[in-house]
Amino acid sequence: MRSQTRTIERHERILEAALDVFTRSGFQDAVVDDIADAASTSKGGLYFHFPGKDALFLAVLDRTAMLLRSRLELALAMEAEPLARLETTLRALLQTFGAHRKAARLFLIDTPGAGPRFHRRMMTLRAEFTGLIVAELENAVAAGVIAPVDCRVAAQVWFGGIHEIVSQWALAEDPEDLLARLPALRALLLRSVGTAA
Amino acid sequence: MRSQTRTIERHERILEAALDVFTRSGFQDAVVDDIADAASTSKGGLYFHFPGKDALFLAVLDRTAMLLRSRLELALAMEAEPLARLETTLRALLQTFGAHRKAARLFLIDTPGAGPRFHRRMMTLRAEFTGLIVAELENAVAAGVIAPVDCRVAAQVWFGGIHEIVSQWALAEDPEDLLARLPALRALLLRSVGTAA
Amino acid sequence: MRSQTRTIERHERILEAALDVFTRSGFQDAVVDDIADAASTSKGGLYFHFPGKDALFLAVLDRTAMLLRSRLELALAMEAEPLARLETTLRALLQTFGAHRKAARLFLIDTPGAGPRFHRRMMTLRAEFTGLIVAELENAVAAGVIAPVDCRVAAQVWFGGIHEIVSQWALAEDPEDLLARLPALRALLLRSVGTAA
Amino acid sequence: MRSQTRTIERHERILEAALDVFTRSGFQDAVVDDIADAASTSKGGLYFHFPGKDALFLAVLDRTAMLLRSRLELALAMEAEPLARLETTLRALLQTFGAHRKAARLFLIDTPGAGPRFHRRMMTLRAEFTGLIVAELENAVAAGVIAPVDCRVAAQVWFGGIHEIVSQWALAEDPEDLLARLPALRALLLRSVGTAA
DNA sequence: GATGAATGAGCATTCATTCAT
DNA sequence: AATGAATGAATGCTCATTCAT
Repeated sequence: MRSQTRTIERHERILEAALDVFTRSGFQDAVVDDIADAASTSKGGLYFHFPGKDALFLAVLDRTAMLLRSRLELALAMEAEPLARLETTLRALLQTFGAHRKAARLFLIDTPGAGPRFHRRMMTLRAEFTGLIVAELENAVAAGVIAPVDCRVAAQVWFGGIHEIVSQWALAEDPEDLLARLPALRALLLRSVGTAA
Repeated sequence: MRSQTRTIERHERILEAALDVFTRSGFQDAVVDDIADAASTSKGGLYFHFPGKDALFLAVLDRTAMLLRSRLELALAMEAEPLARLETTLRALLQTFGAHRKAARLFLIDTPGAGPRFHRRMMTLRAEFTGLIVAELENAVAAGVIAPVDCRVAAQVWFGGIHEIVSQWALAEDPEDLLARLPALRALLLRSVGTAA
Repeated sequence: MRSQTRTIERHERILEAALDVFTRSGFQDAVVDDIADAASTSKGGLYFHFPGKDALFLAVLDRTAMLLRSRLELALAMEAEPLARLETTLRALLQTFGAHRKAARLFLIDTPGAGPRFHRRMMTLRAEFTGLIVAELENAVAAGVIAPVDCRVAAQVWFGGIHEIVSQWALAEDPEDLLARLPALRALLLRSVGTAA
Repeated sequence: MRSQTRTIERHERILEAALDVFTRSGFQDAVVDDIADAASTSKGGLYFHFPGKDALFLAVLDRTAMLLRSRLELALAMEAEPLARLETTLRALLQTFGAHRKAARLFLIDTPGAGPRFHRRMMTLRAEFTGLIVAELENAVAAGVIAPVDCRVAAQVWFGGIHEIVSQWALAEDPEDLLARLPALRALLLRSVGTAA
């Protein structure tokens, strides 16, 4: 009941604090004590909720992936047109990352650097999102609205392009609006699969 | 001198060992002792050649960038045709990374994860290579062989696409030949800037 | 009352669980959580019944001593003959330890290792049991059935001999019956005080 | 050369300090920092010489066993007579422990309490010393100077008796001379194997 | 009486860096 | 130039104990 709620709140607060500290310092330089402080709890309290620093990082990572996933699903729910779905996927990714700079840093920058023992999970998550793009591309190919490209490679290029643009923005000292890059990026990517924007 | 030679050899051996250990364990988990061992020297010897772990990492990074740079220059030296130069740039990058998997890991995966204090240098290096692509793209636009695209964004997409493909390959357990991806990638990227391959 | 009963049961269950965990892990490595789990209660519940880990250990120790004491009293109740009482003491100790391996471990092995702050209590308990043996020996000396030995030292040798034999058995991976050692031990100890077995 | 010597000295100083701290606080309550301080070195220095607290404890234990062993060998070197060897064994043990109270505490009291993961080594060491006694007893039996007893059990009784007497002395607040117990103990133990002292 | 979330002092261990030899 | 012993600050994690519910 009440305690349920409080436990979940605490859980959530720790994840929030961890996202903050991890993206500020990187995984290795992030200190568990700092995360606990940022979550207004004690180190012991943190370890009650998460078995260790690694697990905490993975939990934050999964939570970030979940956020991204749900945003994408929400945005795509209203689109049926293959080309529109492709454009929506692109816009939704930029919008979501643009609204969650820390999530972007965690997902795109900190996770590779967290060390080899996180690579597998990172690969899995990337494969998941690349897979979404692959599906949309195949969809569009089947509908004949784009050229019959190698969807796997195309999706990697799309993801890579987004990755690079978002990364630069996430690391910039004084970042402008990420969505400002959308038109040029959309033109490039759509043209890359044989459609004039 | 003889000692000159020996010093340079030692210097080189340490860099080689560092590349090895850094890419195997990531920057943070790499232990200076291990690097010294791998270089068949002592910790003290290592510290004679490099002021510290950070500087050593940057030295390896610069050495890797130098390798990449020289390979690109070599490959481009023989090309005059704007479109050919673009294709060559692409092929040379895949070839070089394909022949130096550890360099690829270091450059694309380990450096972001090395921590925020390396981000600036990483940004600089990436800007350099993106800049090369920008130059080639502007060259091609000026020659009228590709569409008048936003070369900055286009270069980021090119770099991002390459980054993603090489990263996946560099992290794969059982990687096939990286150059196998070249045709599809070239088709995508050239089409993205308005040229049919 | 019903609750009375339940409380006592819980109390008992905790002591039983504590004996188990203490003898499995040693005092220091035994974790209060594990004891609570083994007793099918919560940590808070355990702390309702016992003020702390130290007190719990002492309670288990006292309970074990009590067991030993009562078994000895029971066995000796039927014996009047000094020599028979000595033999009975010996047999009763081996029988009791043999039937309660965990008690043996706790009493003879874990308690010394529980740390200096338990030494006093340990000494007291050992003195008590050595005292029982002293009494029987003096009894026998007075009756003239054994030689006029230094009963204090003799009791220590008796206790030490039993201690060693029981310890080895308690720590053995695959222990045989402890009583198998009785004849040889009895012969030795009786002869040590001047009586042919 | 010089550094060899200094390294060995440091090594030795750490072992000495560890013996001190372990016997003062018990294994678990002994703090590595304290040992380092007591050895006038740093924690890091300690860890350069020993891989961990466990290993350090075992090293101290082995060193103590070595001391005991060499004292016994020395004392027995001059004795040929089976009975004299038995008596010498007994006296040497009491003398050595009497002169090294900390060694006695470590060997007889702290080691059992150091936790189950040390039990095996402890058993091995005890078996070694019991084995020495067994050999002497068998020797004496063969020579016909003591009764044909079960030498294994007899040795355990001897070791146990010594153990008990030394333990009491090692734990006493104000211990008298351990050798004062020798005559009574010798009488008891010799009589236990069928010889009048 | 019981629960289990929370606390926080305590601790073993790591490791980049220094420096006497 | 090179060695490796020594340093000590830093940090992840444990766990006995408390207490609001």
